Amino acid sequence: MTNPQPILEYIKKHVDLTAEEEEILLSKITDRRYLKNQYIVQQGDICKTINFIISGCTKMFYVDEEGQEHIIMFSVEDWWSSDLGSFITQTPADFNIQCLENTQLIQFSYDHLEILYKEIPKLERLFRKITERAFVASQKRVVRNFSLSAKEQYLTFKNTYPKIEQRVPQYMIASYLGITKEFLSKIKSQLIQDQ
Amino acid sequence: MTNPQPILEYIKKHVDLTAEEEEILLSKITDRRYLKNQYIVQQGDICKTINFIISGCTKMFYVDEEGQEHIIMFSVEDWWSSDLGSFITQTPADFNIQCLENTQLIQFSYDHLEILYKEIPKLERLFRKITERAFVASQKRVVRNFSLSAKEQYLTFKNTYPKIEQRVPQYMIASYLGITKEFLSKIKSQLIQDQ
DNA sequence: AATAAATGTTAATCTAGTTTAACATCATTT
DNA sequence: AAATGATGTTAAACTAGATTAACATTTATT
Repeated sequence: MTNPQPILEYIKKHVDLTAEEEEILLSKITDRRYLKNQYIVQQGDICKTINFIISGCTKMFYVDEEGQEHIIMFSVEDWWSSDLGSFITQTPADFNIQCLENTQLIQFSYDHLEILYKEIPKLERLFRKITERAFVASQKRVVRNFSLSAKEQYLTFKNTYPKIEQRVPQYMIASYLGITKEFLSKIKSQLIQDQ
Repeated sequence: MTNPQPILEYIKKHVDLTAEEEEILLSKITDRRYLKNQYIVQQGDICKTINFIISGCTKMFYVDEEGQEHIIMFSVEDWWSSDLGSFITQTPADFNIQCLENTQLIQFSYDHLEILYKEIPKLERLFRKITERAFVASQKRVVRNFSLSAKEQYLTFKNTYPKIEQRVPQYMIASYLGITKEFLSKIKSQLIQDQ
């Protein structure tokens, strides 16, 4: 393990760990580096790990029957990045996760996480809270899809994730928003004219 | 408590409870009946309970600035029905939950649930799993919004929740799908002609 | 520096779904 | 049984966003 500090800090913000528990935890996680464009999970594979990003950036996306790519989420430092549906049921993934930059991860494998839940039960609480927040975020996204125009959704994205906008090409942001790159381009030129 | 059996059965499907734990649990939950059209939570209130439906049917929705109602989910027997975002943060709710039929609930109040987590830690695991599944369902809904036409979304809804379709007026299904009632009507008449 | 590959823009045409408005049917109350 | 309110249908006119296609700019590679 080269650099477990960020994950320990993240976890300690939510639960207190004894020195012994910390040691158990470190023995069950893996440090992993991926290069830009490498896949962490591929559609159809079983997602074997939950991934915490130490540095870098990923996109989670799926490819529809027409070969069209749809981005579900971006993840950066201190975020999680997994196909949770595949992970919790250990069935084939609906999504791909690919690195947009060189990326360093901490990985919790399915089996090791089950052991950790047994040995450090308060981790159940941690992951319950993480999942609760993820659920709420996803539900908010459903709401945005419902009630905001593409322009409003773009502005919301810009405000909510200003750093991601600068790290990611515009056509991927369009894909995340569920619009075409041409239409996002039009929205941006409208916004420039408006002001 | 008139009828705690369904919630006990539900919980016991996921975790084993000792007789003592069962008693603690029962002492911390509340049985509550609502009439058709009554609100369980209102937008702006703090959602004080997580609700498990024994019988009946609810809709969760919000009203946008134009006064337009948008249904986020329906819930029926053996499902949960809460504004989880408001509940976990104990801040004002984004959503209303209203009964579409006379509805009987088991309610877990925020404070009682925290006590239950302390006294029966394995409930953390249960609620972690419940939330994981809710998250995956919500993410699937985002995907459907992205890649399916209104007609395909309607057919998916019909297949996934055949019972709900029969219990709920069509204009509410249109709202759930994010389309107008007029357009759903058109889709239905197209489907009849197609076959 | 030259070329190729990736990313971004503009504009014309098209379409899925909205809006409006009038009417039809069904259920509930008196 | 009549009347009221809730739910559902049809059709014409409209709009947000998609599609297509050609071109512009930036970045990476030789």
